[in-house]
Amino acid sequence: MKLFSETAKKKRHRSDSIDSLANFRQNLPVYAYRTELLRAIRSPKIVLVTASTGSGKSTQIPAYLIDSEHVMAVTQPRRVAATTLAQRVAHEHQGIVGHQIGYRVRFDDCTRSDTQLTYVTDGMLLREAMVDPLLRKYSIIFLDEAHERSLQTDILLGVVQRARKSRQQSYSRRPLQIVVMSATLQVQTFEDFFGKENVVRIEIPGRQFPVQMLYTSVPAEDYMEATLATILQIHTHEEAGDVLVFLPGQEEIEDLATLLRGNTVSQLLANGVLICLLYAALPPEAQLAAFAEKPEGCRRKIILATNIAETSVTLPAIRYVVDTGKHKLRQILATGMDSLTVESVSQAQAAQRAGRAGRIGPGLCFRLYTEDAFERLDPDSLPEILRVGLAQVILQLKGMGVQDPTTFDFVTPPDTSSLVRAAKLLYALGAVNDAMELTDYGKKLAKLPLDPVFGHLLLKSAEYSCTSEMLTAVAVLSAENVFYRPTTGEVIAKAAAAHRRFASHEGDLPTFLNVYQAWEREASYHSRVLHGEWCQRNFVSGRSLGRAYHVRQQLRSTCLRPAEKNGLGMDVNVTCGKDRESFLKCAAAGLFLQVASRTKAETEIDSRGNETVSIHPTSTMFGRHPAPACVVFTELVTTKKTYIRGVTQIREEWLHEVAPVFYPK
DNA sequence: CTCTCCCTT
Repeated sequence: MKLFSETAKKKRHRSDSIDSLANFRQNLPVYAYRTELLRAIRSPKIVLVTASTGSGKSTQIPAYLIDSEHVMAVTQPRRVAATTLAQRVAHEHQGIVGHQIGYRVRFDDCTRSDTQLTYVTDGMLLREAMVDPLLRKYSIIFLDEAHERSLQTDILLGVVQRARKSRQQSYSRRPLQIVVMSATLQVQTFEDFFGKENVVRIEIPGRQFPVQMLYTSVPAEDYMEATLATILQIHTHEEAGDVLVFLPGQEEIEDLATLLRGNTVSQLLANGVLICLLYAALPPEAQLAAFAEKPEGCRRKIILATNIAETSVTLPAIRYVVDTGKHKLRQILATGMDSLTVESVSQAQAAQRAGRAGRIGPGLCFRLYTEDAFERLDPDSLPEILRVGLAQVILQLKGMGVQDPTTFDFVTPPDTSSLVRAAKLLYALGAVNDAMELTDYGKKLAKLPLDPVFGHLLLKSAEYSCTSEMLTAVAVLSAENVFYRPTTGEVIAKAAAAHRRFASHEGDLPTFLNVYQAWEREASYHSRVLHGEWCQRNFVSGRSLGRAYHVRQQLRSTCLRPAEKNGLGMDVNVTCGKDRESFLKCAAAGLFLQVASRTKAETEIDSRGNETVSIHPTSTMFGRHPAPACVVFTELVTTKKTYIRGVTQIREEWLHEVAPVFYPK
């Protein structure tokens, strides 16, 4: 099978030689726009900078204003971007990161009181806005990667706009300048948001090598088969160069890897081909191969990746991209149900994927769909704010003094039904009163960097004397992917056996406690290296548990800090010890809105909306006969079936005791 | 009989 009749136009551009640092900076596309940029930033108008990859916008533009009177923040959607950009800019200015130029991300503050330019995550700046909604510390805020339309960036756009207007109204205050940096496609959205008369647009060309697009002539019926055929075609007909393949998820990646390593195919590929896998849940040591130099004798690397390779990580030396045009998308449906399904990507996303082939030289992108199909794709991806539950966002906004979220200036306003659903949840938790005003309890919840339901679970622990245990449970829940589950090979059984040793018959929350406590014991007895071995042997993610550890420390300190110092003044060491019933009752009290009970079929479970759901196969409660009579769960999501995850057994009669308003009688 | 990715003083 050969899907692509056209082959590469054999033309090679010479890549740039390495310049000195000063030359390097002056040769960046953005340098030619220096004067224009500075004039725009000093003007009273908001600046919209559009530039694609390789222009140097994120490192250079803020740095042009270093040594001025300005105090600046540059926001990034991802932690790694914030930290590495700060390090690079500090280096380019012969400085040490954390002095004049620094970064601030969760768990890691690398700034001083006199830091002039701080790279931050958008979430971090949002937290700062909860303390000071006018963001008085800053005179310029750069919102980078705004075209990604992440939830946090979108909210921040409204928050900085609000701060700017409010500071304009008072002459005594320093004005706030806003610079939005985005890829070209979304610029109209931002111009509409701020108003055409209020903005200056500056367009900077990127510096990317050309990428030639190839489409299939007929629609590929099976994208797995099409992917396999295309990889073989590239390997046999195209010259040297690494291949990056975009697939929807772990399952497809591992299946394809098995096919590629299979006898027939590996003979076709011949020797010297290295298959690398790349998805977020893959252990770091298994991810390394994708980033490392090719080993001796290896002629071509084929990387099978999820959309992690779209924006989150940069892979060196990619010359060929194979795009299935598919990704997994999580979204809330009109019914309020969460779904996670394979969907087509947008044109903007397809362009981003193709661009990964043009970083070192001219590239080729094999799209496993017709050009016609491409034209029919949505131009832009759906902004995250339209796809997720908004309870936490509404809580944050109320914490900033936005009483009525419908009056908030959203870049794209969410549906009223979505706002209503979030408001109902906050009301049920007691975070807002009948007038939809934040209650004292709501103010407490807003202090916790957690989903309000998990915050509620944690705060309830004081009543059930299990705060130490709940701190651990919500920390592990926030970390995700604690158990590593390979999907192919003989390790499946090994992993399952290892996981079984942590399993509690009471359900997933107690199981999380078991694995965290075992890991922590190991950490105090052994060196880091042994600790890593312990994780590998038990198929648990050291990375996730490490994250859970940091989250737990942070939550613990917020809970411990007295109320007058913006904390919650709780006794964080209170523990239920061997008394599991207190812990399970607390789970019931915290998750009282997420209850399911056994139906007559005895294998399936009926959730509160009288809808039949199944226990997710990753749950320790999966496959129990008979199914538990009554459970609470942390997550409800539809894939091929509707599943509940984070399942914990409770007694139905507890419900009246723990949530009498909702379970009268 | 199986979840894409990211983030929070």
